[in-house]
Amino acid sequence: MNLKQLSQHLGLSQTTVSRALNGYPEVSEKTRKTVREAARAHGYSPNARAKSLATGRTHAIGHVLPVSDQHEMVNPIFGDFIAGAGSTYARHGYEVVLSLVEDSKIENAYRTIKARGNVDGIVVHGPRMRDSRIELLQELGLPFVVHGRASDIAGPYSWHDVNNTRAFRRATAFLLDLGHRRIALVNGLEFLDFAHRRRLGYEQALSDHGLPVDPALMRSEEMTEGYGYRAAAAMLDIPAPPTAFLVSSMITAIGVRRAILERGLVLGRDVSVITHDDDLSYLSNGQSVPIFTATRSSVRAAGARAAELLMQLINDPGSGPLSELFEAELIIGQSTGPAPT
Amino acid sequence: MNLKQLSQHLGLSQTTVSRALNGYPEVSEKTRKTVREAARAHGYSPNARAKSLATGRTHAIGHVLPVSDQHEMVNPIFGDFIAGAGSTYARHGYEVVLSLVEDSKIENAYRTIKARGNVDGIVVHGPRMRDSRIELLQELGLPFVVHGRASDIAGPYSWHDVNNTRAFRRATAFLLDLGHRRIALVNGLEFLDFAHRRRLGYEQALSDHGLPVDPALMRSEEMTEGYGYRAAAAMLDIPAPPTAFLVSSMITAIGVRRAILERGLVLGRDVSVITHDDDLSYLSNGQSVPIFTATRSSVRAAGARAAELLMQLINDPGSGPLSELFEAELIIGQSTGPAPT
DNA sequence: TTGAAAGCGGTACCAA
DNA sequence: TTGGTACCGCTTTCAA
Repeated sequence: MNLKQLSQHLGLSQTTVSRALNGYPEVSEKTRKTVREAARAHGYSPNARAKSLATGRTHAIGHVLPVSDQHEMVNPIFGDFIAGAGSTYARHGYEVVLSLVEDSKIENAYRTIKARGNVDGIVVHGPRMRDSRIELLQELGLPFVVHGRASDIAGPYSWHDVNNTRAFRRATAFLLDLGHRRIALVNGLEFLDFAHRRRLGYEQALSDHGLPVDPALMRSEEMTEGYGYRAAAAMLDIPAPPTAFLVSSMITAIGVRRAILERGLVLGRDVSVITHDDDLSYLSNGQSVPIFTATRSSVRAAGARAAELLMQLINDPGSGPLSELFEAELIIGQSTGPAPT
Repeated sequence: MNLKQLSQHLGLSQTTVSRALNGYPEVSEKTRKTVREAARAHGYSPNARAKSLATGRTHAIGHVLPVSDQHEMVNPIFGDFIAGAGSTYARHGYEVVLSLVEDSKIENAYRTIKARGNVDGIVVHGPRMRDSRIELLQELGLPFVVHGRASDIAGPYSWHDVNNTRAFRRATAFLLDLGHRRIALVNGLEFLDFAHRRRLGYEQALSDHGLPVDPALMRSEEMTEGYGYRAAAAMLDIPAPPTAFLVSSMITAIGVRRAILERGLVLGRDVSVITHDDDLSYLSNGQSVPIFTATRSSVRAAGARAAELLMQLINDPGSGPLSELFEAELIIGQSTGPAPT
């Protein structure tokens, strides 16, 4: 059932029916009531494509995920982020359009998205340290919010980010307080902005304690299980192996733990492991089980918040740019026992 | 730049330009070349909404995720599934439209999706054991593929599923072979079809070995970390606690491990844990580290395959219904030592 | 308070 | 091989 059929059925014009349904004031209450009831009875909903063609607004938000042929993994937190954003959009009558775009075609992809005109705005995922997408989007005049930040952009733009630097600084400091002196960082790809900031926090904590940064204890790759395993295995086999691992993702931590167990070492006794996720962390005295950010629910909240920022930007372009920095919660148990030597 | 502007710029009709760009044979090669070059030079891409309004095809696929206010978690495998599906769609020029729909409004949501007409087909997520959505979609005539199955549907429909029953039967049998006799099942919500099938496999393996099914060793809830913790804690505190846990999700397994460690028990020595995920499993002799399905990459592959099925269904409606059952890989280490008593 | 008609940006039929 | 035109389903201006 479309508008024409509905209006014929009612003996009214398309115009009147459209106005009645969209809450225009010049329709009599009686007419509006009749129209509303008929619409419900016939299960009428307006054709979204036609509506957007007529209004110029699509009521859709694009989420663009860069994928690369070299490391084509999707960030595991994406599911939670989009869940948070999705429910928020749904409440406001917006839809989500997902685009997985190959890294090399990303520039063209944004131009195409703009030209095809099927979204009102965009959420940029996986920002790089130097990210040309942001300037491109500004140039195109397509409203956008970045999930994360890009370190090389000087001017203002809209973003929503977790304080990765501070989170890793605190986690590293915590391990130092436990007595650890050789702390390994198993990080994600550091051309990704979040991973770069995490390393910064790690290095800051070491400097705060007057400790040198040891490249032999630092790794940076795509966050797979296999990478965690290989990185931890290699570092555990050097003459002075780390007594603690700070791991950027739950999946990678699985590999790290595998390497530890394989060597007959006991998690939380011989080696501490802290993960930046909902995952268990294992501390040196084995008595407590701290959980280190970011939790799944906090990622959902971030998605919801980013969605809100973008919708505001779309509906009131003058209000931008909008940005927010979330402090990740660091949930720490009571354990402060000494580190292994 | 739109079609009208481009055609005026070229001194041709919209018709000819459209035909040249869409590969119609009646255009001279010379004209086609000119048009193509001009289109590229001006960065022209057709407006998706206008195109779909004219053709009746949207080149978009809807993924509908049920969310509920009681348990509003999104299945963690969704990210990988949609990544696999998304790249496949992208290769074929399709887009993904995501809808998060509240459980109670799901029926209406499908009707609305059909009426609004902004997708050519749908992927149904999170099928229930008794799921009215399938019959509704059949009635609406909207092409669809179910990720999973619904046990109560007799007639044929299109689906793509992992063999959950067999996976859990094998895993349970494996634990039984190791000598375990008290094996706990920490399952997801069993009105979800996949969780129901997992329990079936678990029970089958017990029956195969002539063992009774003990309700005291079975739990079924939403797969959070907290649930895993509470379930394992409670079961470990009964007079004859389980010596092994079979856990439905990585997140839940984190909680299970936390409860185990908190009681001073050693994973893989005192208690075995097998997870249905990429996660580590801990076996009784602690010597090996088997990993139990489904891996992230297999979930991606499943998403890709489901996407292919749906696109075929859309482009050749006569070819359905299409269904496929994936056998999950069970990666097992060498360890077959005895279970704790 | 209601309706006629133009237009959003394409496609596709029919005629030339 | 090319162009004119109706049409997809809706909104919105203008007139009644």
